Parts: sequence; C-alpha cells; structure tokens
Amino acid sequence: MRLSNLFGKTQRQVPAEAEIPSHQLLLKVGMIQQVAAGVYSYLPLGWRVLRKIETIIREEMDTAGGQELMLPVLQPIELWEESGRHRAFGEGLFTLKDRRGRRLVLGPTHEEVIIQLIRQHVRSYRDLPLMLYQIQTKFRDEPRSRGGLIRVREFHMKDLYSFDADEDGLDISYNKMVEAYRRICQRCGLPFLAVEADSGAIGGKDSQEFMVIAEAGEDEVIYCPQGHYAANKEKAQSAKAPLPAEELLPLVEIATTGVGTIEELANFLVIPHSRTLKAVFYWADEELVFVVIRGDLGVNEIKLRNTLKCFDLRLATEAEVMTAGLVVGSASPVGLAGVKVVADDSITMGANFVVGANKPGYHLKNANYPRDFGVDILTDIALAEAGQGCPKCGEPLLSTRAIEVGHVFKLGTVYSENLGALYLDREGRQRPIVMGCYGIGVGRLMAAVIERNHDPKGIVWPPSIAPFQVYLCPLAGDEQQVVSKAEEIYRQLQVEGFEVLYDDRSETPGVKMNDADLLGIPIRLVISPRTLERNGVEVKRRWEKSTELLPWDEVIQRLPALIASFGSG
RNA sequence: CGGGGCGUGGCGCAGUCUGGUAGCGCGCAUGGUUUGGGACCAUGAGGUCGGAGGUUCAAAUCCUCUCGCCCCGACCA
Repeated sequence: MRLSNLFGKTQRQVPAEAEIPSHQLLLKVGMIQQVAAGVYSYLPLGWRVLRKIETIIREEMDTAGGQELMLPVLQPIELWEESGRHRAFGEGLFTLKDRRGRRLVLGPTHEEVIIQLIRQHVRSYRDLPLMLYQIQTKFRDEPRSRGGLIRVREFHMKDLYSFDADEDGLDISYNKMVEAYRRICQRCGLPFLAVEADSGAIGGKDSQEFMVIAEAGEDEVIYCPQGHYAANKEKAQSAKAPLPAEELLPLVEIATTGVGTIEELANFLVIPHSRTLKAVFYWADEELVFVVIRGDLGVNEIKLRNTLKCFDLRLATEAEVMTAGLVVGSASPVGLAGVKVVADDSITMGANFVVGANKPGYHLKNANYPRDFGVDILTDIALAEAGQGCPKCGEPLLSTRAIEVGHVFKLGTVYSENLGALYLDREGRQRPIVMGCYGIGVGRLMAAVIERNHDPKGIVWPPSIAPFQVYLCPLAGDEQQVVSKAEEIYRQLQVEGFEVLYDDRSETPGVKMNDADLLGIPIRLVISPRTLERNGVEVKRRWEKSTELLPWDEVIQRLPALIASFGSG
C-alpha cells in the first residue's frame, strides 16, 4: 500500500475530550472516527487491525471445534419477552417498530435467537455436543459510552454458544473455551488475568472474565499477590477477620444522643467498627429490605441483587425507611417484624455487637445472633476490598483497574428450560440442553492492545495484529536513485508476501519518521543516500531504540526473524 | 437519571463576562527554497458561530426553548 493512496491521515491534534491513550492514538492515527455517542466508523487502518484480530479469534474458535454462522441483528421482541431478558436488559435494549407496528430489538447478544435455531435442529443426544459462534455487530444502549472503543453502543463481538447433553459435557466445552481465550490473548500480545466473575441476574454458575490490567479499565479486579485468587470486585470474596470468641453478655440499652453513623458510634463508644452491626436499607422491586452487616464491611449490591433475585435495587429513601416504622440512624434488627432481613455472614463472626435500638438516641450493647434477633437470609453479601485477607491464604488482597475483553460462562439449563430447547437422551427421556456462552469484544480488545502497547511516540503493534508488517521509508531528497531503489524493494517485499506500507510521500524526514512511530508498524526500513552509499537498508524494530544497517539483498530473508523477535526482549 | 463542562472553516482553540462587519495555530491548494526526527517564504481557498424563537438600530456574544457531545457518579448478560 502506498501511503499517498491510503485513506485517512494522521492528526497532529486530538480533541481534549479523548482522555485515555488508546482513544487518543486511535484518533491520531486515523483509525476511527466518531459518528455519535458510542458509535464509530472504522477507517482502513483500524479495520485492518480489527479484521486481523477477528481472524485470530476465528482460527481459535475453529480449532476448539466451533462452527461459524451468522445471526440476525433484527430480532422480534417476543423472543426477549419469552426469555425474560426483556426485563433484565431493560433500557439497555435498542428497540424499534417496523412499518406494521411490530416491535423489534437490535440484538445486544444472541442467546434467544440461537436457541430458536437449536430447538429446530437439535432433537437427539446424537446432535451434541455442539459449538456455534458468530462475529458480528451488536447493540446495547449503554447509559453512558466512554473511553473511545472501551465502551460503545454499537460494537463487534464474537459470541460462541456451547450445547451439551450434561454438566460434564459443559465442563469440557467450557475448558476448551478458556484455553482458546488464553491463546487468543497470547497471540494478540495481551497479558491477561482470568478472574472469577459475576454471572448476572439470569446467568448460570461458573463465570470467568479475561481481564487486561490497565488504568483506563472500567472494572476493578481484586487479587491475591501470591496468585491464589483473583476476582472481579462485583463477585470478590475476602476473609472476614474473625473476632476473638467471648462469652455472650446480656443485652443493654445505652444512650447515644446525636450518634447516627457507624463512624460516630465507634468514636463515641471507643470501639472498633467491627464491634458494631450496620443497618442498610434497600428498595428491591417494590419491597423494603433490611440489610445487616458487620460495621467494618460494606454491602456488595450485586451479591445482594443475586441473593434477592430482583431486577431493580436501590438504596431506600429516608421516608421509605421511616414509613416502615424504623428509626434512621438507630435502626435495629432486634425486635423487628414485618420487614425482610438479609444478613451478611459476618454477623456470626464476633459477639456482643452494638446495634441500633430502633429508638432515637439509643443503641443496644451485646446484641448476638441468633439469640437476640432473627434474619430471613444469612449469606455473603459483603464488598471485598483491597487490604482485606485473601480467601485462600489470608495475605492482604490488592486491587487494580482492568479492561474486560472476554467473558465466559456456564449457563446451564436456564435458557433451554425457559425457551424449551430439549433433546432426547439415550433412554428416550426428554432433557434440557446444557449451555455455555463465551464472548469477546473485538474493538475493545483492540483498544486494550493499544493501552498495553504504546510509548510517547505512538502505538507499538504486536506483529500478529499490526495493520502492516513493514514501513518502507525512503528519505529521498533529490536522489532519484533512492526512489528507484525503494520502488524495487517495495515490489520485492510484495512478491515475498509481506504487508508493506510504502511512504512514498515527499514529506520531510521528521514527518515520515514520526508517522512511522505513531502508526506503530513493527519494522521500519529506511533508504536514503546515506544507506545507498553503503549498499544497505536501515532496519529498525518499533519496540527497540537502535537501528542496524543490513545489506539490501539480505533484508528480505532476515525480515521474518526480525518480526518474530517481538516480545522476546 | 444526578453533578460538572463543551458545541465557532477539515482538526485543535481564542473571541461570549462588557453586543458594533469572525480571529489564531495546524492542515489544505499554488509557486519557490529545503530534506536523517513534526522545515521556511509568498499567495490563496475554506465558517448561515449546533438549531429554533425572542430582545435590539445591531447578536457568536443577552433571554427562552431545543438538539448533540465529553467527564464524574448512578447504571451496565
């Protein structure tokens, strides 16, 4: 490709609103252009990279046994009402009406559609296992798009769905996908962390996310420095510090005028937060929920939502709490009736806690579960945070921002039961198909690669996904000889099958070199009067500082090794 | 949805407070001089100042409404 013909110019300035490196560089190089909030056009360079990533994904999916197909973007809304996810997605669904007034959605994902397909074609255990995938544009009306390609409303995504006869089969399919994802990340030059993840309101059991550690990431990962544990903060657990065992003391009411928060209570009584129990109120699908948790811990709303199996969850207003007959600032589970109580299991780790007295200006000392109060649900709903203990080894946990590039989960039979995807087993019994689903955001992966592979000059593409392998850069001046040599090498490189970007512009050396660095093509070849004098070509690898002069008849044979040396130094 | 900010040639920005014929840098075009790290000189093209309504002799600037975009939060299989 001659650079003079390439559509899309590099920019010298980018909008101040582009804040993260990948967004700035994508714009600066001229790989994307924004059309609307969270909607982008891909210019030739950006599209080339995207297609290379797709190719890698395709190869790994095929190797794992996947078969590619294509599914519709336009889907009847009834399918989504049938599965119940119409409600789960809520406003996130793009919906529209056709000319007859039928309501359609722009597919945010394709479980419903593929099950419809499966229902018709899979009737017997002989048809299983099966893995089907598609790479296509999906739509989600995100409340807020952000960070260039990190979070968009129209995006390229690969989704593979696995169909098995039983849980053992699902485990096999799932593990194949995890392995494929590892390979995809490796081939794209992306260091990743596979972490435990929440599977959402209608998800299944096991779920892992493939995270790329980056400041620009929108997720927070909690992990053990010894490598024993890593999880999305939404899902993470931590060892809750146990308190020393002590004899249960009698309940005592104490005056605590002006004390409302745990902070104030702990200061007032000069006790650690962990000696108190905190009351938090939520409004969950039209119902008030009283949450009790040890004072040193916070509530993980995602765990709570999963526990309650509700759609809408928010903090209750003060008015709602008072209407239920509770005293804000001094609410108590002791003596409570008529309100659902969800407790974190931390309330069993310790004794003689201070709790509210449900009476303004008073608290109770020495409250103990279950002696003094009951709960409806007792489970883990605590928010794990850095500094708390690793659930495996107790070492203090660390936290980092990360970009979620892939997500795999075991769906089980939730969808196949809801939507009637059944098969007949060997004994002729009808059973639900056991499903898994596995997604990768292609554009987001591209952004993640840039986040991890750039320097102050520009992008440093891993050769596997670089838009071109070689940047051929004559610094000609008046020398016609330089130009004809460059043309000759350009032809040879093409004949040998290299992807070459030939900078045939009559720009100054500074401009060309800076563009070469900005674009991040792995190998830069410079031809100038200076190199011509010595019958050579100057070679520079984008990720190294030094250059070397090679005799020009050796360059082509040395190129593959030079390209392959990425990541080894 | 809550808070903050921004819409002015292709890109980046100033001008708005205090109304008076729209400016700068980059890029682009033409000619010339340059050529190993974003050159220089000259000339030139390009803008209904997001949109609608209003105030005024006069609106990018003041008022009202509206649309779009960004950031933080909420939210997010």
